[in-house]
Amino acid sequence: MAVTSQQIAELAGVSRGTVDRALHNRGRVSPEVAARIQKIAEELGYRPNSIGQALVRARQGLRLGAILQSAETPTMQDVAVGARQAAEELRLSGVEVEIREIQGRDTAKVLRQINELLDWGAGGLAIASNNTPDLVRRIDQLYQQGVPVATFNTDAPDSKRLCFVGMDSYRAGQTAAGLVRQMLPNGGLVLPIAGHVNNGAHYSRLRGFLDALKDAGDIQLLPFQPCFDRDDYAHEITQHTLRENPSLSCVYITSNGQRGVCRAIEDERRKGRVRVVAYDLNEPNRKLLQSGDLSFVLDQVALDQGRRPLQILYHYLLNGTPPEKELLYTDILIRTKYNSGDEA
Amino acid sequence: MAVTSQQIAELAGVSRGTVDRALHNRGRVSPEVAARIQKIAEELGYRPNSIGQALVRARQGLRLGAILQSAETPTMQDVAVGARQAAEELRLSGVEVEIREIQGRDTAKVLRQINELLDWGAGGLAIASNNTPDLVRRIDQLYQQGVPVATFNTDAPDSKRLCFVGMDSYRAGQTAAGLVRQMLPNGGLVLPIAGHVNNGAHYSRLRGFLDALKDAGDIQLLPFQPCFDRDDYAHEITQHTLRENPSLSCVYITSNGQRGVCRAIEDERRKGRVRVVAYDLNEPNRKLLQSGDLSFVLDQVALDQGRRPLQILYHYLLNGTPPEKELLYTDILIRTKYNSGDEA
DNA sequence: TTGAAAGCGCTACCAA
DNA sequence: TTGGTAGCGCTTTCAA
Repeated sequence: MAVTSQQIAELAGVSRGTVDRALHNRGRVSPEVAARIQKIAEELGYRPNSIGQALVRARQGLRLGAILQSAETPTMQDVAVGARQAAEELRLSGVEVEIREIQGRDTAKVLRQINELLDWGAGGLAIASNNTPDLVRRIDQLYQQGVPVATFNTDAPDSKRLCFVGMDSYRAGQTAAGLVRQMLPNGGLVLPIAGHVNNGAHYSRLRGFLDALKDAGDIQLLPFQPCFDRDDYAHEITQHTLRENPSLSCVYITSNGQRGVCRAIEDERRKGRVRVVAYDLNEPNRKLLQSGDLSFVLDQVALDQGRRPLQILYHYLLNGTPPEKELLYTDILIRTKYNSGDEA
Repeated sequence: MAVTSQQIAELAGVSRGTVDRALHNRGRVSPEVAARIQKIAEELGYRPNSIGQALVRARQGLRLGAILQSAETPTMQDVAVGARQAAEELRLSGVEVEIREIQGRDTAKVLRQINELLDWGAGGLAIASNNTPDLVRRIDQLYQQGVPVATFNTDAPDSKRLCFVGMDSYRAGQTAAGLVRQMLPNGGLVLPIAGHVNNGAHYSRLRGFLDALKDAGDIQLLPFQPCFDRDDYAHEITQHTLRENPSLSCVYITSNGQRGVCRAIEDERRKGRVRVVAYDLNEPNRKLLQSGDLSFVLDQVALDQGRRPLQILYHYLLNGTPPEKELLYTDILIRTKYNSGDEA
């Protein structure tokens, strides 16, 4: 059995309470005694038993809240799974976690959930955020109050949030560009499609892509088109482009709409000749990979995005340990027909 | 605060001890009383507090051992990190974990470590195994003794091990083939290189690759060559092949030796024209990706391979929960220049 | 500044 | 078949 605070107390000729105060710098202990205790602890390699700590902590009741927007999407459902995992793990440490799911993106609803979770007693919040002024202001307020906020999946970069856990969209765009270059060593014509022009993540996915292909002289880029996440728009854009440019060899789409793209390619009988690179490994995309309609899908590690923010808040609130970095980027996963099973 | 066994005891008009026995089917409880208790627990949604459980368990002292072979390799070092993570997590549940690292592959050393860990009191073992008869026999013995073994990274399929956590090598080979097809839509000549012919994992990586390219009429496969994990052999094989077959467009190597391959391609001034697909994202391979010598690296989630076996043993020994499947395959990660940073 | 003791929730043991 | 109780290691009162 490892060394306990009791043993240290006996060796130092003091009580456990004194040992506790000395080792955790809680004050109310004479410097000499504290020094003696710390020396003994050091020599014995004392490490507080985390179970004992958890037991006490459960009594104090640290509570954390998580707020998910767009909870209806497959990706956010995966994020939710990660959050529930974290909740389960933290339960072992005496922490309660409450998860709130919001349909769609709605700053007003987020603000309401923040209030509810605060009333419930949350000491920290993980939020799939927006960068909207109202939300940024609220996060800053929370920061003032000493309630740390970690954003995930979507960031609020203008706010005083503790950190962000999510995809590096620019880098993901570069990764997509790398794949396109591998597929088109002799060059070719490429059509980039974005979702909303003002969606920060989609825009970065586009920028990274364009920047990485800039110096690839043999690859020609058509002007990018917004499809507003809609399959019908994407279909029309793709069909029109195919008719205007029969030599098109690749479509890159940063958002939803990939089904419209694939359908247009089939309609024009160009399947297999025109490659498609899309985002997020959900059920529809799995099927499109299997059928060969999509060549590659870039995926984010959704599980981590739900899990890590809560873990980070816990460590921050308990030990004051801040996250290693402000921007914690999750891995960029490349999916093909062969590695998109769900065995992971 | 959540429901406690005490509360249930009061409602049922019995003692906590009785509640405990009833809810965990430990016997020595009359059927009627047990039923009443279970009903109340059900209604109140009782879930035993895992911290309390951990506190008691720490006293009983469940111990788990992990044995790593080839610990000197970068991949196994990552596996070791995962094992240490699990050790840390399990400490919260009152479990002690001891990790033993072995240089190279050596069944005799593994057998010795098994004995040492048993003497130390291990109730379950995670082993980066071989399928050698001696080791298989020992694992079967352990099974008889009630000491479960989970293999990881490398399996002992002939033994009565509880499960295996590692890469699906055949599938990884298929994945590599898929990448090659994307890179060579118009076909081309491909050279497969394996490590040792009798290494099960390397052989499966080869088979999956060959099988997936069988019906790709436009891609031509040269007979595969063994390089015995050596850069010099791989260099010679590649150089020779390049001279004999100037049209070579791709090399697939299932083992170490990738540096030799890349060097040969540079020596023959074919860099950029001949693509290389290799395995395992370690430091040298990261560099080769950055420099464009390698097009793709297939990576296994080494962290999981160290972590999950221990978690599985814990759940198995504690609750009798067996793993979901016997073969727990880790994700197959595709790495390129752009997504091989170490931010994950 | 220090000590003593309570108590977190659970399981194991002993006694009835 | 049951109940009672000790005790895991820690933190946090409350007293001294």
